[in-house]
Amino acid sequence: MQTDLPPNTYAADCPTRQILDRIADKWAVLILQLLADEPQRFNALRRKIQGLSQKVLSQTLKTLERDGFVTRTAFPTVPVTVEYALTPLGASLAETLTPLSRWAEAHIKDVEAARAAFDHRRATSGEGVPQGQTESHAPVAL
Amino acid sequence: MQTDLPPNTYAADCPTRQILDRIADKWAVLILQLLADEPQRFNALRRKIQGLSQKVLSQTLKTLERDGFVTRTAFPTVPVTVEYALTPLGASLAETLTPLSRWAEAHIKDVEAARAAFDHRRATSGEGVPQGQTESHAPVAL
DNA sequence: CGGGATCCATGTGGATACTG
DNA sequence: CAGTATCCACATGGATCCCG
Repeated sequence: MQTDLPPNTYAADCPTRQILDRIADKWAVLILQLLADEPQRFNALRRKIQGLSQKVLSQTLKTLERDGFVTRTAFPTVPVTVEYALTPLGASLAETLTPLSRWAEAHIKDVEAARAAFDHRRATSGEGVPQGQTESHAPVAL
Repeated sequence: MQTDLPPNTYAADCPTRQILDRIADKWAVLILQLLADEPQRFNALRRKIQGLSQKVLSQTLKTLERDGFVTRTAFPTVPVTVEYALTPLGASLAETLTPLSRWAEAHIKDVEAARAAFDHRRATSGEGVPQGQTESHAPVAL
């Protein structure tokens, strides 16, 4: 029994982490944002999201449905028609996700620059004492 | 060359998606939030985030450093001491991530309820005509 | 059209051991 | 302490075939 950390926890059993895990699904985020525009059919989503296989789309939609983020409505037409749409809960999540996309668009250049600089540093390895920023600070207590 | 979609794209080569992919790393999110509190040492992070192995932590920190979100500072003490901290860019991302955690905490109950309902529906399969919400709508054009 | 089932390649992540 | 390297098990995801 450690000093329990009540607020927001980083323990594996923390429910918040479960949600984060779901959000941490790159496909789920894209799907939610597409459905935020308008309800879509299975193959419509598949066609729009490049690199997403039918199997994974199917799986992802199922978990999104289970979590209460999307609804699945099947129309008994000749070739069956299925439409996926956001629930209010899903719409709420999608809205929360929007700033993230905005951030990504706004800062992609910074990230790419950082990557280039990092990779360059590694490529230019061979100098005498490559102490980039290794400060001579006071030793941290153990 | 298809009809290119300039605004926010769902193409695999879209840079925004690359960022989302990084964010879509459950460990990265947790690490960023912990570092937002204060700079931390390797094993401090490892100890706090339950279920995170040293290998994955190492990998994740490296990509976070490469993307310009965290800095790695090594102090040449006897047992080497390394401190990880957020860059301004990383801090900016962390702030953007905060509403997400808030949302997760606020809606975890809804999600759990949705899951329970969904699972119950599947377990209660056996009725005559289980057409829950299959509307008799007009057939969608092909 | 919208998937489920199957088979298989690969990536991801854990455990362990060893180094600076 | 802070990793890197290796080996290995399992989960993930693609490709394919088929059914309603």
